[in-house]
Amino acid sequence: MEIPLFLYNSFSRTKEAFRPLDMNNVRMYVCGPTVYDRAHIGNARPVLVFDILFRLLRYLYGKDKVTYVRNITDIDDKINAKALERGVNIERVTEETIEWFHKDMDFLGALQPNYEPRATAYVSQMIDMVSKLISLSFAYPSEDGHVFFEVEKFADYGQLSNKKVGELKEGVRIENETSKRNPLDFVLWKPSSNEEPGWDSPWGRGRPGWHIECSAMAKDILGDQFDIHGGGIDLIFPHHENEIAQSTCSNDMKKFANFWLHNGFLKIEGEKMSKSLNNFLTVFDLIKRDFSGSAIRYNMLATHYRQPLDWKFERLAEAEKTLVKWNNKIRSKNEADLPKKVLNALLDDLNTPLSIHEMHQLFNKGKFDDLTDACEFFGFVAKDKKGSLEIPSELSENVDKLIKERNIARLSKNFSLADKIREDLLDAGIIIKDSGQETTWETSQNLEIKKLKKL
RNA sequence: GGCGACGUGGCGGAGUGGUUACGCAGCGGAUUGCAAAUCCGUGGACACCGGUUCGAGUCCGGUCGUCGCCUCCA
Repeated sequence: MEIPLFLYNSFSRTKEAFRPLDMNNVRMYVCGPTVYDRAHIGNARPVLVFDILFRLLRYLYGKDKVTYVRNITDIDDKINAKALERGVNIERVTEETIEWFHKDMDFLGALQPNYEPRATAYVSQMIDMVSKLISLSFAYPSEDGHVFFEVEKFADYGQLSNKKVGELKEGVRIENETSKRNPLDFVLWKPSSNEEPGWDSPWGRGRPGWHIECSAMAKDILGDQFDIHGGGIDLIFPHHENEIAQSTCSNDMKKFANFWLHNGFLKIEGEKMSKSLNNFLTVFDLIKRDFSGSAIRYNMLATHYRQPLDWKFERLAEAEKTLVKWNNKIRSKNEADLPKKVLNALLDDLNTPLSIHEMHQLFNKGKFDDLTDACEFFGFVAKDKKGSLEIPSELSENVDKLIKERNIARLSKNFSLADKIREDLLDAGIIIKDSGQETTWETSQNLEIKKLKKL
């Protein structure tokens, strides 16, 4: 049976029916992080978006029939700068950042990709690719140790980003580098100073340009051609455009990736996220503020992946509330069979907001078994359930004691005392729920141990 | 300047020609000592102006507005 999955292909700028090159090995490459700092929520968007696509492909084609590659860029001048600034060596920066990244993405419930190649492990493949591009005269070395890709040699340059070489030339800024034949030519290899990381190459000691790593790693792991290449929309130009140029020209002009998928950008409370505006939000910031990973996922997937997403804490709190409501009705289970309407929404270019709408419908109709399946698929089942924040047992006993006192007060109709106890507990971050004879309590996000101790 | 995206009810957010998205908030009710939680019910929208059509949020043209990329960036 044919699988009716439609995806918006940035290359053709239309929604297309997805057909894998090989049904038994569906291949996807997604541009991963440059590891020099904590992952911000903008980094988390592609991770979560393509996590859903990964899950969907596994669901449709089989768990062992999808290969997902997400690289780690650990050669970059921003990393060098960071190491210099902190006075530590480069590996220290990259290793630490990679560990943070893994922890943060695990917290968000993202499945691990099948491969997570690091640029530093693929330098020889990059050198091979650059050499080949030179031998085919798509690229040229300069006397000062650079190698450039000659954009005008690749007739299709600009197809992905819908740019014309002639127009690009007009808008190009003037650079000091005079060793380029054409200002649009981009760096494949650049020389390193003694302080900078470098590898021996036919062009002297140097390091790769940014774009070549993805081409080399994708080829090595996935082959010359594969199904899906993804990343943030800002990568279309020049990164992905240059990847296409390098890969196509070094792979006998074979088409590189069949589908190009790009997620939209992220704003914070209506403003562009930037360090200067001091609204730079990392995933770790959210963890520290005690938001759950599943709520962050929900919030991220409640907007279609191609739309711009305005990150608001109001929305995140709403997500948290919804998931608590759902999680009270669902039970965790292992094998999920997606409800039809939820699946259909995903098949139409990953319409996750519509899927979530369908999940609300399942809840409203009391179809909790189906809701469980959907939540399992989406990673919405709370592994880190609200209301179970650890508090010391003696404090917990104290809370129980206070509730007992309150219930005695209620029975003797001393409501002012009962309400006082409830309000004090609420102020300390303990929420009380009366249901029939029983009174239960849970911790809220505003839990304050200090205040609780004083009660 | 070039390329592109977007403008839906208080907020969020789907929907590419033919009853209704929906969630949150609001309002009314049930429940409660009063609340919280939960449940039931409910009003409210398609930036503006033209056009096509029996019929448009949905197609076409224009106006206004917001944003992104073109330089490192998810």
